Amino acid sequence: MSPRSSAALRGNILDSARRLFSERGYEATSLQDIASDVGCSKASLLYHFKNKDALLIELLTPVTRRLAGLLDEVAPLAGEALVRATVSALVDSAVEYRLEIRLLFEDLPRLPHRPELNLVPDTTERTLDCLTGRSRDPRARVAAWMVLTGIALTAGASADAALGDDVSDTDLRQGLIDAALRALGH
Amino acid sequence: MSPRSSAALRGNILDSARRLFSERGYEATSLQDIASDVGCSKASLLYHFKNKDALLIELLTPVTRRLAGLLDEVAPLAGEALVRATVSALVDSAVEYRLEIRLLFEDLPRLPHRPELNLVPDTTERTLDCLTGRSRDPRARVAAWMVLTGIALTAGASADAALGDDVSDTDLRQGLIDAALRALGH
DNA sequence: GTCAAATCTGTCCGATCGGTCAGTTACGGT
DNA sequence: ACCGTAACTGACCGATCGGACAGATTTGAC
Repeated sequence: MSPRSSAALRGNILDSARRLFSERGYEATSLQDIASDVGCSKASLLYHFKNKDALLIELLTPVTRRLAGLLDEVAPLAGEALVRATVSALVDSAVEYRLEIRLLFEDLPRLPHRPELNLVPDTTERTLDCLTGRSRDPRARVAAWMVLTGIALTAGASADAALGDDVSDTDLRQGLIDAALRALGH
Repeated sequence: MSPRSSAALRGNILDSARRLFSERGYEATSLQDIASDVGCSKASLLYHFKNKDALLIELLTPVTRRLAGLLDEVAPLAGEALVRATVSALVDSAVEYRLEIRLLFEDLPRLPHRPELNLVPDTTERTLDCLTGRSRDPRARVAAWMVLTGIALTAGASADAALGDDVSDTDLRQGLIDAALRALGH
């Protein structure tokens, strides 16, 4: 067998897992699917990652850290400045981490409780607060939820061209920011 | 065994399947899960529905018909009237069919091709057209996609109280309509 | 009551799931 | 050349998957 460097194979596994998880869903993707895609054995895959969950967690950690950092950055702001900064940073994160965002919003909530990723619901709650400008009005929260999920899913959908391949990243980014700010009343 | 009427059991199976599919995802829900929830055997379940796919299709047919009908109703309209009517009807459908909408937008696109449900992508495309007021501008399409997925996911999330249980259906409905219209520039 | 049809279930099937493990191969330091 | 260790794999495990099927049970028409 052609031996690659350990780090390279690890990276290839993560790339395949990210793509397949995002396309078919976490539960619907088997370890064998990933191994076949990467060109190694399932046992080799489990040599680099102790189980399937570890693979998912390693994929999601960067984006959850980024989202948490985002919240810290906008924390001192208030009013319209808060909303604008949150939307802008959120869209940037969503476009950069399209595939992972999809896992975060579509797969994770439907998985049986994962104690290692409990930061997510709290992050979601704090993000909603920022999007409403710290309002507690129910309809403002509904609007914020629509914006949040809409951004996440639209960025995710753009990955597999469901949106149409004529949409550039610039249009995606600016279209999302503008629509989100309008939806939130700015 | 306590024999219920055939129609009643069929209905109970559909109810359980709708709830479990929506909560855990279609692939992650087994026929045994549904049978246990309903209180019958897996074999009995397969007596009423020829396979797992048939269950999903029967759950989705009403909402896809409704969405198709919605499009026919607004077809003669144009401009702002078109957008307003589409958003209003879309939100109503999403709130009424919360659970099914979730399957439609989260599970179906990630399933291997289902020829029986090919009407869906076309319906999505036509809905996007209505939401943009028949515009082909890429950023308008992005906004429409954000609104469409946002409405679907927000209505779906409200089913398992992820949004917070203090949001009434009225707030949900009106909050979605207002936010969507603002996002679309009205 | 009788009997055919409808309803229901226990049991089995092959496939695949995530995961383990013993053993093989290749690599780097000495 | 040698050897410890890291990298890798085939074979296997118990569990569970969607589904098939023969037979038991219940029902309704007569």
